[in-house]
Amino acid sequence: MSLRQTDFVTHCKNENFALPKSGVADDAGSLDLLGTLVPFKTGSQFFGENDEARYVYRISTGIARGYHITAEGRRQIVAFYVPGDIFGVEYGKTHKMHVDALTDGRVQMIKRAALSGIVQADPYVSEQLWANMARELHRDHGHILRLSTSARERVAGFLIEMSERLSNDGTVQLPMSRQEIAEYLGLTIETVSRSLSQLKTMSIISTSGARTIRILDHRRLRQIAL
Amino acid sequence: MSLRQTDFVTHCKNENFALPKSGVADDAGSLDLLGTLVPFKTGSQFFGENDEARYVYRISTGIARGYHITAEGRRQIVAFYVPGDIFGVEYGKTHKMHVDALTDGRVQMIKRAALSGIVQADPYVSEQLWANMARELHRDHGHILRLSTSARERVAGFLIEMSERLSNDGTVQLPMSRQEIAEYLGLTIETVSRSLSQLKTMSIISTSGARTIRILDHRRLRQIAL
DNA sequence: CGTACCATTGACGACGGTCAAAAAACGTGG
DNA sequence: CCACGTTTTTTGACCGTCGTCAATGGTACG
Repeated sequence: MSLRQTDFVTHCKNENFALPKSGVADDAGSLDLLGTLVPFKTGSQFFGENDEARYVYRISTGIARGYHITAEGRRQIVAFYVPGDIFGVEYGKTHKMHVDALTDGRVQMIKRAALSGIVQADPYVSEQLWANMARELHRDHGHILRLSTSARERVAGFLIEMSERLSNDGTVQLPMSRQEIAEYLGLTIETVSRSLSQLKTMSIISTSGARTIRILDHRRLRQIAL
Repeated sequence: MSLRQTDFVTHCKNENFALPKSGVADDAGSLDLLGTLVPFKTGSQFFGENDEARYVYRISTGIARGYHITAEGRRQIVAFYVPGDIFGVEYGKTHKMHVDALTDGRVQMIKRAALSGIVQADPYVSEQLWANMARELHRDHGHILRLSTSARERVAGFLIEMSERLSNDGTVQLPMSRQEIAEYLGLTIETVSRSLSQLKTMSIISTSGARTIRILDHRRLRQIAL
């Protein structure tokens, strides 16, 4: 249970996080153009619980995970963030969860204080932000649905979600370990492993190394995931 | 598995859903003043999956439930909405879930088309809406955490959540049946019942009728919920 | 090539789902 | 207000799934 402790701030403290120009997006009205693009490394932390919520983040490249630590010390991953995803929007002064990087990548950082101004100035950006929040809410609901099914259904659903979110062809390069899958699905690594083995036996998937998974039978996998 | 089928629209089709005056909140800048206050009855449906998303709703009085129906026909309740809660914000043209009423009550209905204008005109309202979305996201995370714990922990956590959200003193008047609690917690009614019985045996709660629950030992209940 | 970490497989037990029945709560009409 | 019937909740017995503990096998990296 040793958390990676590299602090994200150490990677980018010399950067200028201010918005380009006057703090308002140009008339292209795209989220792509907002904020500064900051590189990050595997294991670096974007923020932790109770940290002051100064920025909103949008992944440009790479993968991150968002998680909570329970009172007993169990870690529950609530979301994996892939390029295009936004995280760090809060309702209070502080962040309510931890987010750190699973891979190297780059992230847009938008000052929270500037956000309301941007939203007012640009309805299109506002729309995109709203949509993103609603989409995340919907994904969480999918996660909730998945968490009240059997282990095999969860793993099958997980594979489908990952293949949709970060695969081009039928092969998925998982950026996370079995431990992290287990923490996301509310299972143990043994059960995750067993479920994957079952899917292999059924010829629904095949693997080359633990992290490269090929989906052989999308139809049956979807049938199991329900 | 008989869903209540009363259509919300039948209750209010003669109402005027337009915003007061010019569609912009007055300078008090409060969500309370937006939209029309519409009464609803137990079992009436606000909207279903795939319905066109025309309004955003804010509960004034009463309780609602939001849920999904899985491919196999299982119903998963993802949220209970209490006074002050907002629901119906979407990222596409249609709603992604069902919401209907557990009790009689009243709801503010705000035209979706008018929302972006309101948000632009009034930063305070904008702020409130953002905060509400973020809060719901955070509640969903709590739900996700809860769904990967034991049955007794889930039920204990549920009681705490409900007592916080809709109780004044130590007594909780549950607006939902065991079936609905089970669908929320991803358990069966038998397991919910057994868990409640255990808590009674431990003198942590007491009941008078199935829906009136008194929390005798908040400390120990919280300890179990973790 | 060796070592350390990660993943897989096995054995076993506890927790929660299923099926079934009893008990309690609730609504209705006398 | 009480008696009745229906629905909801509780309790019981049994079994399957998943968590736990342990050992083996595989992979990546020095």
